[in-house]
This record gives sequence, C-alpha cells and structure tokens, in this order.
Amino acid sequence: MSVQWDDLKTIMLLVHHGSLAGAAAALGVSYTTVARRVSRAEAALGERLFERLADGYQPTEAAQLIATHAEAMQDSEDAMMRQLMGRDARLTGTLTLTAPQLMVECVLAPTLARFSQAHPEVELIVKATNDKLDLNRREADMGIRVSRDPGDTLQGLRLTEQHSAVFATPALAARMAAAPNAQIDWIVFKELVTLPKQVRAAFPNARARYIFDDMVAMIGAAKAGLGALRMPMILGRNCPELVQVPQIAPWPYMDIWLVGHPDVWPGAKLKAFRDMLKADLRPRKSEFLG
Amino acid sequence: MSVQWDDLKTIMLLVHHGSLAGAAAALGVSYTTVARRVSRAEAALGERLFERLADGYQPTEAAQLIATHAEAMQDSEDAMMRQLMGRDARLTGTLTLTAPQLMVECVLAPTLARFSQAHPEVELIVKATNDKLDLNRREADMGIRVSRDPGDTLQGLRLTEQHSAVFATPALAARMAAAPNAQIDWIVFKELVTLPKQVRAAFPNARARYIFDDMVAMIGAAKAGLGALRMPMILGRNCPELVQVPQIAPWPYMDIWLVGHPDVWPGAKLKAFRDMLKADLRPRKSEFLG
DNA sequence: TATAGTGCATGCGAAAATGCATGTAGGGAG
DNA sequence: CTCCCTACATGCATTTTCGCATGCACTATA
Repeated sequence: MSVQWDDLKTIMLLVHHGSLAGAAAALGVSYTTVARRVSRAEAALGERLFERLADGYQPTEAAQLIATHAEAMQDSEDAMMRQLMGRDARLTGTLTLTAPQLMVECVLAPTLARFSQAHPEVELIVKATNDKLDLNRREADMGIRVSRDPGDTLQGLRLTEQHSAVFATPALAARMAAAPNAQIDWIVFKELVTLPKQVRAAFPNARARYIFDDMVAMIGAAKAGLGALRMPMILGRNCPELVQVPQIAPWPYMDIWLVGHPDVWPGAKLKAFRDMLKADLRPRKSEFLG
Repeated sequence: MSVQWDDLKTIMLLVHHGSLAGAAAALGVSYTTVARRVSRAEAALGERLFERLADGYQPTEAAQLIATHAEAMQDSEDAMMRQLMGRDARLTGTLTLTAPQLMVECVLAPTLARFSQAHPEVELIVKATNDKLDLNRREADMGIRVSRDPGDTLQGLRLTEQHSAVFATPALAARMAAAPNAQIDWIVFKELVTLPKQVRAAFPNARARYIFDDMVAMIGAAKAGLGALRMPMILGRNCPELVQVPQIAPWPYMDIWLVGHPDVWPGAKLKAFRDMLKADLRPRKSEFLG
C-alpha cells in the first residue's frame, strides 16, 4: 500500500545524482533496478516523481520533498550505525581508517601491521585520500588529520606536533648555498602561495614558481629538481633523493591528529587501535621535529 | 553490505509488538517474513538483535537502539507523507476521515454522500471510532472531534456549537415529572461521574447508577429504560424512543470541530471536503441547539 | 493427563525483484 | 554525415523474497 523505505532512499540518491546510473552505483545495484523502484514508488504514491528527459531523470517538486525527508532518515541511520559501532565491545568486524596518502607510510602503516597481527579477527579498511571523508556519514571510523585542531564536532587525539623545513635536490641545495641571492624557484600549495618570511629573509629572490594542489605531486616535482619545497620533517626525512636546506631552521607545522565522531569513539576496536597507535608513536616523536 | 531500511522498520515494529505475528500484522506480511528480515539484518550488522524465547522475540540493547532511530525515520516518513498530501492539488486518490461513531450519522454522512457524488475519483475511507486516531501518523487526514478546542498541534475548523439536554424513555420521563424527589437512576460517563448541578437541583435524589465508557452503549441503556441520560441535543433528537426531560433546560456542551494536521490541511481534497461540510452544516445549526 | 492456544522453525512452490543483453534516442567531434 | 558516447527502455532468465503448510515447544485450563 504505502511506499517502501528503501525506495525512498533510492529516490533520494536519484535526486542527488541526476541519473539512473549514478544512483545505481551509489546503491550498488543495476540502473534498471533504480528505474523500476522509481516506477513502483510513483505507482504507490500516485504521483509523478521524475520527468524522463534525454539527459537524465529530472526530479519533480514531490521528488525533492521526498529527498529532503529521506536525508533526515539517512541522518538517523548514520547516527544509529555510529552508535552501534560505539557500543560494540568486540574485537571483530571491520575498522575503517582514513589518512592522507603521505601519512599512511610514516604514521599509520607500522601500527596497521601490528594491529592486524594482534587482532586478526578485525578487517582493516584504509582509505588513503586527501579528501576529508565525512566521519558523520561513516565514510570512515577514524582519520588522521593534519591541522591545528580536531574540528568542531569530532573527538580528537593529538598524536604529535611536528616541524617543517625546506627540502631540495642536493644539486639545487648546493646552488642555494652558493648563491642565496639568485632567483630560486619554489613549489607551493595552491592555498598558500605566499612564501613564509623565513624564506624571503634567507633567499630574497625566491619566487613561487609552481603552484600545486597535491603534496604527493609536489614531492615528485621537488625530486625532479623543479624547485625547493617546504614540507614536514617526517616527509623530507623519508625522501633519500632530497636534502634539507640548512639556511632555514625548522619551524612548527600543523599537528597530527587522530579524529573520530564522538558516537563511535568508545568502540572497542577504535580504542584498541588508538592505544596502539599512541604507543607506537611515543618513541618516534623526535622524527617529526627539527 | 549494509542493512536495508525496510528491515530497520521491521525491527522497530518487532521491538514494539514483541512477537513476530504482531509485527507481521502491522506490516501486512507474514510472520515468516519478519523472522527472515531479522535474520538478514543480524547477518548484515554482525550483531544479535533478538533473543528467541518461548514467549516471543526479546529485543537486545542493540535492537532497542535501532528501534529508537527507526522511530525517528518513521517520523520523517510521516512528515513527508503529510506534506505530499498537503501539496496535492488533485481531486483523486483516497481521503481518510475519522469520527466518533455517533457523529457519523448526524454530521458526516450527508456530506459523505454528496462529496462522493461530486468527486467520484476520490476514494473515501471512514474510520468510525472513539479512539483519537493519531493524525500526525496519518491514521486519518481529518477528524471530527467533540471538544473545547482543536488541540495544541492540530488545525481546527469549528463546525458548530451544541447544547445538551436530558433524555429518557417516555415512561421514565413521566415518572420523573410525577415524582421529582424519588430516587432516579442516571447513566453517566466513566470520566464524569458527578451529576451536573442542574440535575441535582431538579432531581435531588438523582444518583449515578450506571457508569459507562461508551456513548453508543449508554444510549442503548437509556432506550432500555435503565435511567436518564445527558446527551447532545442532536443525538437525543435522533432517538425516537427517547424524549427530552423538560424539567432541565438545555445547556452548552462541547463544540464540534473538524481537525487536521497543518501539513495536510491545504490539500485540495481536504479543502473541498471542508467547504462542503461547512456548507451542509450551516443551515442545520439549530438542530444542535436547545 | 488430555486439550486447546500461542509462538516459532523449516521446507517447498509461487511471486517478486534483480541483472544482463539488446535496442533506441539525443548530442558532440571529426 | 558518420561515429561514438551517454542515458534510458524493454524482454528474458536468474536470483531472491515471500506465503503457506506442517511440525515442535511451551503454557494454561479443565
């Protein structure tokens, strides 16, 4: 008689994605199924929900109304799943972690191996991405974040503070030492194109020559000798092809945090991982400092 | 991978009803299906949700957590359905009305017939019950209520004020006229066992002899001559077996309201019905007064 | 102790939902 | 204009879900 809840979810995703294929991918079903669920819901409600246009499904007002309320339902489901995770005292099931690609190797990986051995029943999922996954929506249980604070709504554990320094190929570093007043190219972040004042003091003719949006690519560029690069100590030390530029002393960088939603935070798997990660990092703190 | 929304609804209903059969009836499926959905959800979540006991399914803490959030989802669905109804400009589909049984004949029925003729595409559902159906949960679209005000959250249209008077069989009425000081039995409501002061003034030895919880039954008792009964004028006039007791003048009773949720109120079907009901009742107002 | 009633588990055939393959329509690049 | 890509409709075979019938466990009652 009435409309099925799963069909409401389907409608919501179709409104968001705009095409059967997109919604189908989000649901993990075939687009045929999405089309049929929409038809079924339209029949159940006696109302047209989408205009079938050449370039996709165009939601009607009614469909948008449904999508709005289905989002609220989704929020409830998310909260429910978080709380189930948070009260789960068992060391079985999956634990999903996220970290920027570059943090995986130097921060996450050793603990991952040790944790996996200590708790073989726990399936570990690692999402290595610079995208800040939505921990409210359970895209991950916990995440490594490089930032000044853990964020407004998330629980945070500060793993370590860290310093940054300037790194370059040995050849470029030699040129910089020999002629500090020469024009020197720098590789900088899109969000932070102005060179720090320490840099301008030591190398008056430094210029932001390459503007990148991805740290992995920036390190690649530095290795290729394109320019000098400010980066966290821990990352620079991990690059044998690069040397630290000694004219500029290391200075503070953003801290490394382990963050998670307060709902999931108390979960046994999360707590076990936190404890292990904290223990693993304590003796390594000097690696992050200048 | 994840748990299906319809299974969450099933779990919620099973938590509420406590037995497979109860939840199944609420969902309109067989109890076998409920059992299988629970098993499926338990497998998906990797968590036991119910203890199978001899006398039914006992929810675990996790199931209760799920039920709580599923209720929030249900509230969203209810709001959605209400708003869909409220913005529906068409005069097709179903319109569900509720009224106390005794109001159907004297208030609702004539308009029902006329409305049905004017809008044959609209399927009318009438739920005649003294239970106050939950208009938030769309158990009905609009309802007739006999009360002082429409209620906190509901939209209301006052159809008419009304008076009540005392009715009895002609034989009893004759005895009351002949010997007002004799002991006279009264039929009263469970919630209102003290006789009004007008009654005590006119018949000093009146006593609340029969305490009922249902007006239909009370009228039956009055017709059987068990006692005198205070009732709305409109109802008394509809009972040829009873006469009004003239020693007590009619006095105000609760008003008759048509109420509905503000979300559904603007719907075309509801508005059409309201207008027709208002028009039908306007010339009949004197029937409700003394 | 027999008996009826409630509540659940399980096996089987029917019904529904799903995925895949094929076909159509529109839009842009060469 | 043809080719190709995206996006959707439709028919058919498969998988999943569902309802029914049967059987078992427990309880209350006479």
